[in-house]
Amino acid sequence: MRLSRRLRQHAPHGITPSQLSALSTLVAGGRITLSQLAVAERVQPPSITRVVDVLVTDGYATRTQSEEDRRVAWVEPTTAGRALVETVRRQRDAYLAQRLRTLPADDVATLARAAELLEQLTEDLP
Amino acid sequence: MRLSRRLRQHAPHGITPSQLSALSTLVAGGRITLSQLAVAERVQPPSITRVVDVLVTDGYATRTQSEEDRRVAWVEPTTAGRALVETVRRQRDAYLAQRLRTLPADDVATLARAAELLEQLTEDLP
DNA sequence: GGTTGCTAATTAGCTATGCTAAGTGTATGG
DNA sequence: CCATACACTTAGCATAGCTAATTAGCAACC
Repeated sequence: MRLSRRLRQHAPHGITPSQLSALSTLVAGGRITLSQLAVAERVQPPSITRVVDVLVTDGYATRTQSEEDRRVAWVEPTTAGRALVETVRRQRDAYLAQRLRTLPADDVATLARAAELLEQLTEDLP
Repeated sequence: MRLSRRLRQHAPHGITPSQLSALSTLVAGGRITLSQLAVAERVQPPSITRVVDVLVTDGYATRTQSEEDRRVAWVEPTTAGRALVETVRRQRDAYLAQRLRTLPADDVATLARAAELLEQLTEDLP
């Protein structure tokens, strides 16, 4: 809890953490359905509906009804959306680099390896 | 965001993550003031007031007005509060142990070291 | 070919958790 | 003794999640 609060304090302006997370997934994945996005974000469908609403309103993504199955909605990042993710990533890299510069190289390596391990652990159930 | 959502899904029943975090701090620290608790939890005073309200209502903590300075409120965990933290810690240990059992020992060591490093990094400003 | 059931997404409304601004009561220093 | 500072609370707002119920479209089965 304390760590996540600290990280949130460095959130970028103009976009909330949830929106940025969803947008990043979009940019990484290209065109995906709302359901797929909900699964990727580990969130229930109503939650992703609301997040995508904002992204579309703000011009960072588009929502298109599927041709084959008209229940399905495709979501896709716009150019502005891709640019925003890129910008934020650059800023975050700069911030992280500044913090990590104070650490010895092997500590940085430890953190990198730990990030991989956590990613793996959270992917498997339960 | 995704990692914190995943972790929240394993939250214990009957107490929310914020409440548990505050209660753990209480159990670790013994009797502290509301202000101190707010600082420890990296939260503004109004937020901690509300969390402590719930803890007191649920019988996990007591709030006592200070004798020396009547502006100050001391908060202290009850026996039930200490027991709850202990129970949750046990469950969490069991869950973590189960997950970590699948990893080689040096990976576990990496995670332990990374936890230390992150703790340190988040303690310093900004 | 119509009912029946499943699926995708949305709507409605709730909870939790943070915040700022303003209010209340208590200490304290000039 | 009064003004200022301090600890906490109250009030109200925003974000972000959830479940339950609804709408709309697809599929499948007599």
